[in-house]
Amino acid sequence: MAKIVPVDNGSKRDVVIKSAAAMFRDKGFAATSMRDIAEQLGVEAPSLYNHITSKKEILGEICFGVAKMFIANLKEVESSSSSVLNKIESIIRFHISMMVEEYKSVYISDHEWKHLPEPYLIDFKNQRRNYRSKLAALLQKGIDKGEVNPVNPHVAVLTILSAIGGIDNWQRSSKKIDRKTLEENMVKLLIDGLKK
Amino acid sequence: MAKIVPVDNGSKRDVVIKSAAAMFRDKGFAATSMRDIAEQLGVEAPSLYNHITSKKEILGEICFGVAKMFIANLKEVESSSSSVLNKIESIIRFHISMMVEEYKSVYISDHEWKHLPEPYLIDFKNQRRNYRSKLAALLQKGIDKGEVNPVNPHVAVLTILSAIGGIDNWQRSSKKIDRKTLEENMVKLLIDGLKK
DNA sequence: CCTACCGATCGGTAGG
DNA sequence: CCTACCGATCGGTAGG
Repeated sequence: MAKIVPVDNGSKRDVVIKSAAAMFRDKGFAATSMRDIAEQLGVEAPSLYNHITSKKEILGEICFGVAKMFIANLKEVESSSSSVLNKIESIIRFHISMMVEEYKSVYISDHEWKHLPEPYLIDFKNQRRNYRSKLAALLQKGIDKGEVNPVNPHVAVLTILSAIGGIDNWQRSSKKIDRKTLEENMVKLLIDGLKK
Repeated sequence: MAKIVPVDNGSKRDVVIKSAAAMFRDKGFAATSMRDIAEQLGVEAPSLYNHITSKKEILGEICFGVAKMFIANLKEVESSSSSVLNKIESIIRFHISMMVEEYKSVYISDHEWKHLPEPYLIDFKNQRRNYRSKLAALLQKGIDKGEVNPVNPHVAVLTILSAIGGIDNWQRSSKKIDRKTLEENMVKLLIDGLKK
């Protein structure tokens, strides 16, 4: 579970993880059996263990892989020279992109992390709390500079991240709204609000 | 599964459902066993079947019970004489209240409904889609009247409901922010946006 | 990559 | 409400 590999290097191991991710997202981690994953790949369940060591390891790869990407993006944005509001918008857009392009993995890291075994569970929760704290601090800076509406930064982080996480829901639907419309409207709503 | 009873009439059946809801929310529907629920109530698993007929029936009671409350609230708000923006704010506040007071059941109806068996699954998804369509229509009316920022109404519904659904996350945390702060700040953010 | 298989646990029933 | 129990399925191992 410790090893984090690139998402798409094409190894059989990654194929197994990608396939598992799709099923974990559709049926949930607990309701997906190793036999389900094997069947989708056209092999028998025991064969999967040549590539991974346990079902929970797959979950760990997915959750920590997603966390790593968000943390890396945040670091990059933090070191840029934009205004705070632009930094926040950039982070929002990155989250939206991730939810559009990698929604299966992101959904799992949003909702199925609770099935991680210790000590990975505590590690994941810490990374998550730390990430949100940094976002809240950034928002606070924006408030102090007068760029951001004075609002509780922790509530703002919760609101922003949850709103974006809901794109999973759009992915499940018939997708009549295109990606650009989704992104621009969600950004506008979060930045400018409902009221005209 | 068809019968919808008041949430708190104190019958043993409701105690079973409440207890199950708490565990479904913490561990997920699939990972919660009937023996888990029984143990929490101090009885043996087979005894539960004197009050319910299946594990899936419990899930149905929770999901449809929550749906019923939101639909009833929407009907009430729709028939009031407020401005559209006030109606929307009222619906937002109702969702927040539900997420604060009945977050276990609401979380399950938000995330565990996928484990409903047919024909309940299709029924639930239809109710959900219908509810969101009505909200989108209300938003469109607000836009037409010039009360609401011109924004794609379906994206707005997704954003609002998902943001509120994230309160579950706050419930899982140490809850250092009080309920009033949470509600007022989230409403402010959704109505007025991040930008000052 | 497979077959054969294990112990554990599952939802639920029978019968009282 | 209980004990006793069922067939199914689970994650995973042995051994090749």
